[in-house]
Amino acid sequence: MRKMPELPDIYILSKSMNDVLQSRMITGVKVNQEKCLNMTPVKFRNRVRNCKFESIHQRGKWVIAELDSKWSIASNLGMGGEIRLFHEGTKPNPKFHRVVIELDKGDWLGINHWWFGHVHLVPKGDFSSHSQLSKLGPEPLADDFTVDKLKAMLDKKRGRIKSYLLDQSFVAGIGNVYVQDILWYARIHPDRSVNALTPNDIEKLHWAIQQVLKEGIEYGGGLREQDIWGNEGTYIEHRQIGYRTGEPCPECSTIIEEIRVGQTTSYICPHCQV
Amino acid sequence: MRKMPELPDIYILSKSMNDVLQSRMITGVKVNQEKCLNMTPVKFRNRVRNCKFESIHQRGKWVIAELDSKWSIASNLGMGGEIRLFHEGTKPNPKFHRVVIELDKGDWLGINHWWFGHVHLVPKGDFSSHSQLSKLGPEPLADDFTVDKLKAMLDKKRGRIKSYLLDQSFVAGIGNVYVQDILWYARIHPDRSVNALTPNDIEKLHWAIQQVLKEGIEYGGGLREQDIWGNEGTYIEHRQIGYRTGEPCPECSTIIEEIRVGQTTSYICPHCQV
DNA sequence: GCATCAAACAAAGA
DNA sequence: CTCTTTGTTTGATG
Repeated sequence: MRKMPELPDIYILSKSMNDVLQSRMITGVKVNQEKCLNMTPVKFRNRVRNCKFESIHQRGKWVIAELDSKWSIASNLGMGGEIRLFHEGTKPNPKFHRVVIELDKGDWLGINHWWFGHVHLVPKGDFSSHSQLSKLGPEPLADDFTVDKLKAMLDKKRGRIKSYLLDQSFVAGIGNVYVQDILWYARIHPDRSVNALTPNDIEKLHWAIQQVLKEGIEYGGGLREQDIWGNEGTYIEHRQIGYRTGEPCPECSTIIEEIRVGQTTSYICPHCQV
Repeated sequence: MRKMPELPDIYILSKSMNDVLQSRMITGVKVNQEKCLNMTPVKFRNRVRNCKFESIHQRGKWVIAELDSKWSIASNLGMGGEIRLFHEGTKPNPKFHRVVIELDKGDWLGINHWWFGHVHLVPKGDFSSHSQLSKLGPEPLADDFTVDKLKAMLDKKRGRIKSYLLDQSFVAGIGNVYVQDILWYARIHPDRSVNALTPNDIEKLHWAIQQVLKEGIEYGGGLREQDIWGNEGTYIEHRQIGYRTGEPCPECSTIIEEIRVGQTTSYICPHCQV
C-alpha cells in the first residue's frame, strides 16, 4: 500500500534536508525521466549546477529547496516517492531514481517516485507562475490559519467537508491518510455538507486539523514515509482510525467501517461521526 | 397545474397567428412588465410601430413573428403563458397582459405569462446575437433530424437520457409533459444513461420523439394550451402515461409510477421502461 | 426542463 | 485529491 506523503511527512523530509544540505554544492544532474521536469534536462542542469542549497522547507505536499540563485527546486513526490541522500561509492539505479542531483564530495540525492512526481524549477520566493504552487491554499499549521479564517473559508460553501479538506487549493497538505483522523477527532462524518457544520463543528475541526498534523510531525511522519536518511516515522502505529476497518473505535468501541466518499475511501466510526 | 407550452403547443399557437396576423399592422405597444423585454419599452415600441406581420412560426418553445422590417418578435411564454387576439371593445388587464400589441381596426394581441416569459426583438433571420435562440438545438420535426443525426448527437455522451431530451440546446422544444410519452413509447427509463442506449434504442427514441410531437400537434396541443382564439387542445386526454400515477399502463396494465429524475418528476411504467 | 450562472461532482488521462 | 481537463449535475436566482 503506497500512499502519497502528506504535510507531516513532507515536513519531516524537508527538515532533514534543511539540516544536511545547507550550503552544499550541486555539481551535476542526471535525469532519467524527463517529463517530471518543467523544462529540458539541459536547461535544468545549467540552471542549478554550481549553485548551493539555502533553506529548505515544506509547502503543502511540496518540498521547496531554495538555491543561492534566483531559483528554487520544487519537488512533489507523487505516489510513494522519496528523496534520499547517498554517499560516494553507491550508484543510482536509473529505473528507480528519476532525478539524481550530484553534490560535492561525491554525495548525491536520489529522487524517486512511483507515479506522477514533479521536480520543478521555480523563481525563488515567487510561485505566481507555477500552476500548482500558485493555487495552494493556506498552510494549516501557520499562525494565520485561525478558527475565524476557517469559518470564513467555509462560509456559503456547499459540498461535502471531506472534499474541501482534500482540496489543495482550499487548504494545503492534507491527503487521504491524515484526513481520516482529522474527521474522527472532529467527530464529523466525511459526507457531511459544509453548510450543515455548526460554528462549534468548525472549531473542533480546526483543532483536529492542527492536532493530527502536529502529531504526525511528532511521530516523524507516517506509514513508510522517510526522511533523507531513510528513517521511518511511527505515526501509522499511533493513528486512531484510518485503515482500521473492523477494529473497535478507540473512543466508543463501535466497529470501524470503510465507506466510499466520492472516489476516495473513508474510515469512520459510525457512532462517533455524524 | 400550469405547464409551459412545448413544441406542439407553440406550433399550434404560431400557426393560428400565422393564419390571422399576416399583413396586419402594429399600431402601438403597451408594456406592463418591462423586464420581459430585451430593450426599453420606448425602443421596442419605436421599432415595431407601423410594421406589418409577415410569416409567424415556431422554433423550439419560441414563437417567432417576422415583421416587414429587419426585426422579428421572439416570444417565449414561460410558465402557463398565452397569446390571445382580442377585438375592439374589449380592454386589456394591466396585471394580466404583460405586453399588449395594438393592431389596426382596434384589435389587439394580449401576451400573458405567469412567470418568466420573454417578448424580445431580434434581427430577422439571424439569432446569433440572442443568447437563448442561438443555443437552441435542432428542431425534432425537421427533415434533417434523422436517426443518424440523433445517433451522432448522443455519441460519446454520458448523462441520463431524460436530461438530454429536456436540454433545449440538445434538441429544441421538448418539456416535461411530452417527454413522458416519448420515453414510454421508446420503452426507455428516464434514468438510463445515454451510453447504455443501443442503436435500436435510439431508433425507437427517434421514432417516439416524432410520433409524440406530431400527435400533440394533431390534437391541437395539450393541457390548457390554446391557440390565438383560446381553443383548447385535446392531447392531454390522449396522453399515454404522463401524470397518470396509479393508473394502469396502456400496454401491460402495470401500475404507473411517479419518480424523481434529477429535479423533475417522471411518470413511468416500471415494467415497460427499462 | 424555464434559462442562466456558478459550484460541485465524476470520469478519464497523464 | 495527485492534478488537470472535460463534461455532467446540482443549487440559487430572476
